[in-house]
Amino acid sequence: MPITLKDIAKMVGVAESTVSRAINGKPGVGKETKQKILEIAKKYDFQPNKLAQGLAKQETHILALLIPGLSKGNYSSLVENIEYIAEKDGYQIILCNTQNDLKKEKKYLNLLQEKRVDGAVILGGEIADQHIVNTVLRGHKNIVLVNRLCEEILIPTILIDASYGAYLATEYLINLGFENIGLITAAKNDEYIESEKIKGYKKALKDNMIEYNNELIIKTDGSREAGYLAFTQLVNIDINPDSFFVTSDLLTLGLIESIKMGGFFIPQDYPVVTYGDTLINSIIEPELTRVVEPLEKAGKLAAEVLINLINDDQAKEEIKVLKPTLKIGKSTKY
Amino acid sequence: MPITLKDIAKMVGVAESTVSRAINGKPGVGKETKQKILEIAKKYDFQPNKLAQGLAKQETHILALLIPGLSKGNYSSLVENIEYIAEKDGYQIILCNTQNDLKKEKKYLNLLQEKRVDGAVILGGEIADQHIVNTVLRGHKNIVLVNRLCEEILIPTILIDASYGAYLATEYLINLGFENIGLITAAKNDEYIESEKIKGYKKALKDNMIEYNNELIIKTDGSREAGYLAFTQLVNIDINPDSFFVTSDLLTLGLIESIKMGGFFIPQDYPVVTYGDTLINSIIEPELTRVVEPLEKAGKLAAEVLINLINDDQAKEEIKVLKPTLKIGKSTKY
DNA sequence: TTGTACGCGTTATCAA
DNA sequence: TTGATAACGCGTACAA
Repeated sequence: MPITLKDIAKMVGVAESTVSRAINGKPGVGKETKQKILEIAKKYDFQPNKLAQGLAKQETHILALLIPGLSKGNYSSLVENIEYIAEKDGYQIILCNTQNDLKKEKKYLNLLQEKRVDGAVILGGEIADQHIVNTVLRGHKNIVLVNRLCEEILIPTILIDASYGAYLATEYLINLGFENIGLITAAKNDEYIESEKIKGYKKALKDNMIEYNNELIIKTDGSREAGYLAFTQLVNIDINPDSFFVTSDLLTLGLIESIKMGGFFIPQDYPVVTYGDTLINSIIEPELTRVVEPLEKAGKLAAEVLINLINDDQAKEEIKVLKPTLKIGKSTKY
Repeated sequence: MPITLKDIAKMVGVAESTVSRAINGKPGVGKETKQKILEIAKKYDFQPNKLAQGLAKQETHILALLIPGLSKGNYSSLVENIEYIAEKDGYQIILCNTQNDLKKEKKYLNLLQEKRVDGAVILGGEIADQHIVNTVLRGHKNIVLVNRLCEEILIPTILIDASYGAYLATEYLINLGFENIGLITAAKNDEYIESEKIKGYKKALKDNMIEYNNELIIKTDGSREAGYLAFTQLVNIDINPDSFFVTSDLLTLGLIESIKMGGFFIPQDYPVVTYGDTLINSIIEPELTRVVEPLEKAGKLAAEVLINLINDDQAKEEIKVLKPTLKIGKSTKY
């Protein structure tokens, strides 16, 4: 049983309030009494009870981090950076794995209402966000969205512009002289983000006055097998693709196996650009040209915005858009 | 500003304690009053303030999860399962990334003292554990270790028997008729775990009366490059290795590239067994024979043991050892 | 069945 | 510079 303010007060022979002031470095404590108090506090390794502190000050210094899943997706870098910034500013992170489950998301958002957390970061996810809106409407404004769009109401948001990333990739292939760019996307998984990528692809074509051909787009799930099959499908259509832009790592893995299996070479026969700086993308041979998302920055920004929101009632809500970049590898040019 | 017990009490015209009893389903409340109370509570969406609850009941229903890092290593499955079980039992998880930093580990362990958490799971990590011992000695017994050994004092621990895993791998190769098994280990990174694997390797040799040759063991860091180099090194020693057991995924990746680059085939020329069911290991061609660790089980067990420890003062401390299994792929036999 | 009163550990206000 | 006191929101032993 840890020592409390009251204990120290008794030992030194002063009032609890005096001890509190001394420990918190607040003015209004005599030099000698202060010294005595700090001495005893140190001796008995006093640690203020955060629960009581929270109750009195109406704050917990804990943030909720809602995320659809940890092992799948490349969120771990985001999570690490959010935790890093939060810890620096004296905040703890409660990990909330929603598994894209509406009930769980609801339950975790309740942490705000239960006064268990001071704010929440909501990462990705694809569920209807009516209950997010409800939560905000109930007066919990300390919410930041990352890679998730809420249309009903203005919530501070960090967005990584997937459409722009796809544009970069497509434009790069176009500039290399390719016109029939096969697009393989995991649209069946991540509807919003993937549709953004398709937008970027189309825009790049349009801006370069290349006719858009629906046959060149394959919407599938994000699996390796799907990537493998995609190649077979695409080489059997009228207009042969001369290059590929693939929007997920496993898809790319499958595609590349399929290309190699067909006896073709990368980039000589088929240049390939992929999306995301994931582990898989980073180890595929040849080293892939890929769209790199500023995940660390997004994570840090999310934490900063949220903490700012908590501490400053005047903080203005806004949507910040981060741009991906293109990392040139050996899969597009020789 | 959320509604409180007091508010409801006023609205219904009863005492706070009555409301408390009604909400918590405790006996001693008239049917009608109870109904009235629950009605109002629902209407105004009453959620008990967990801070106040915690202060009154001396518990937070929050657990600390100390982990050396998220993106590197394959802890995400462990983390997910711990969170899963915890959530089921009504516990929240505070994510504590120690980055193998003594100061941070200390700071996070303080959460116990601050009464911010009811218990802690400590995952891996390689720092001296004097402060863990100190924490326990201060009366915080609700600590569970996972894949980390504390020798000074008995702490409930979940261990995945890496030595046994290595034994399985080595024995399998031996049974296939191989004797000069090259061992490539990331001993420079993860000293304790890797030395366990070396133990298992040696034991398997001994049990099968195969002479142990020090030259066949390479201790390096866990990088892809190291794996690549390892092959070159090993084929240039007196006793040519006839097969490989590699203890980390990136190492294996490098080794396999090196083998293929040399014009050799797997498994025809060199059978390969790897350790861990990681993403990389699961996508390498040919599909690898590998040691699979029961990570989900370890995670669930850790959460269960900890929660049990919290709720039952009689809970006995013990060390549970989980055994890995061998998953036969196509990299060892044709 | 219901209400009173106190405790949990801290902060903050006001008076001394 | 200090201390007494209330307050934060809830749980609970005891009395009514």
